[in-house]
Amino acid sequence: MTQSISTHPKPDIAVDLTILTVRDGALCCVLMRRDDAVKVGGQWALPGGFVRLGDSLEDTVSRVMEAKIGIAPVRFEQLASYGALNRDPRGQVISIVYLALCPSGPLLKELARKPELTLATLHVDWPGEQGGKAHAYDGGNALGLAFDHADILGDVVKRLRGKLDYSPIGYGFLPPEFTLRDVQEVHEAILGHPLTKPAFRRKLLDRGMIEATGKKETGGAFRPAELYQVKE
Amino acid sequence: MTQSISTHPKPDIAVDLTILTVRDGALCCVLMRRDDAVKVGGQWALPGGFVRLGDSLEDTVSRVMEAKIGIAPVRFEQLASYGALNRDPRGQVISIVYLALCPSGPLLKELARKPELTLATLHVDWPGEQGGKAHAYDGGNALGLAFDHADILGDVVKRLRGKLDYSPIGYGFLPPEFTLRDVQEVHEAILGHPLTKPAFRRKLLDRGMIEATGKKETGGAFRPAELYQVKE
DNA sequence: GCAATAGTGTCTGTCAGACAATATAGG
DNA sequence: CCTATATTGTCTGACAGACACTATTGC
Repeated sequence: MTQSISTHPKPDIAVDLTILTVRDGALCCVLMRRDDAVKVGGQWALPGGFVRLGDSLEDTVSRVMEAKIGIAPVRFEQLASYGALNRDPRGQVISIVYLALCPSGPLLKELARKPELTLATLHVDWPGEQGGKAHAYDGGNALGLAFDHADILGDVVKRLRGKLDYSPIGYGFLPPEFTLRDVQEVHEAILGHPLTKPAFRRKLLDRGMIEATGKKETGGAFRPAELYQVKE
Repeated sequence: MTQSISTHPKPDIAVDLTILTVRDGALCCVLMRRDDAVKVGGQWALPGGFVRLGDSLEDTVSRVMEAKIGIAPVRFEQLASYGALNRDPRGQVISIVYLALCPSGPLLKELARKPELTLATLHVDWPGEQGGKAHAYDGGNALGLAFDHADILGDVVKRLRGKLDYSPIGYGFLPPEFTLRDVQEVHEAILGHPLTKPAFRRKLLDRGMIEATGKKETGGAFRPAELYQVKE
């Protein structure tokens, strides 16, 4: 039987999702419009939900993903927990934030059907891994973020930048087969600055995480690039 | 007024502390003997406590630190949250784990007064940042760890190894003034392999995070080393 | 052949590891 | 002077960035 140990009043515990993709060379995140903007400090927020007794954290991630976005769970990883007392004006909520990495194709298709969701472009003021808040834009318009979600999205960008070099995290934004240019676009979107092609190619191949498929991309007007895939 | 939003039954939320130090060239962690070893799967566990309504995560860290160890809060940082359904056989508990970094001197003094606490040496099977469980020893004896605390301690070592190079995390184990050899000992303990002195010196000074004080260590039989401190 | 992009070769500066040499304290 | 440690100097190999070059495709 699933039960809790303590019977004292306790804070609520929630999972918030940063569903990320790279669209047109820009890092983007799914945000949800809220009706209670005045109460929670902004009109847009990360999709999330309470952790119920009997559900693990990963169960909750899957449930929120299916219920609010309507797509099957993708690769996700835990970012951090946020527990400041005043972060939610309605009461004490501890949020455990997850990153979910998606190729933009299937995600855009699903978002077109959900008017309450938008895919916001993320921008940060700071270089490298210094850290700070992030800002969300839709077209040219800044979106007001609820709770501490601007801080959370800043931490997301910081984490992505930090792990990009030595982990396969960048491939989460790509379909199973991709060109090296695709990977470079993802890295440039996350890092926020351009990279030189030959150095990037070599670094990527030296890491040994990807391998050539032998196939080539189709549909381009010029020389087609080779398709690669993540090993194993 | 501090309150919770949802009134449904919910999991317990706890904070667990990995209070770390480097003693005699080995990475060590404070563990607490448990009377309910049969129930929770092992005799030794990380000190921890439930997050109460009205306390932030940091408040809870400070409270647990004071109550169970008896020393003032030191530099700590969040590691991750653990929420598997069966991690605590008594009920569903989500633990948010923090690292607390201490110089060994004051910590050893305090531990001498608390028979229920021990300072266990940590060992891992895996090289670099591969990850996996950690094992705890007291003298030559392996200690049985409760809950998922062996996994947590493995993640702790992985995190320390990952952040050692580009963050001031190593200095948390040292008093305000220290020699470069002291820093090297800390790094060797965390990484689990020896380093070459001249390269280590230069890397450290090039990072620009520490500065010479002009003072020299005393009490040694041979040439005294210069004392350094963290900038700012 | 032309345009545009894919992919390669080469140079160079930075930096970490290895090792040797010098400096300085107590005895 | 001797010992043991601190500190500095030099060499070298790995590697990332910059840039120029070659290759391949559609038109």
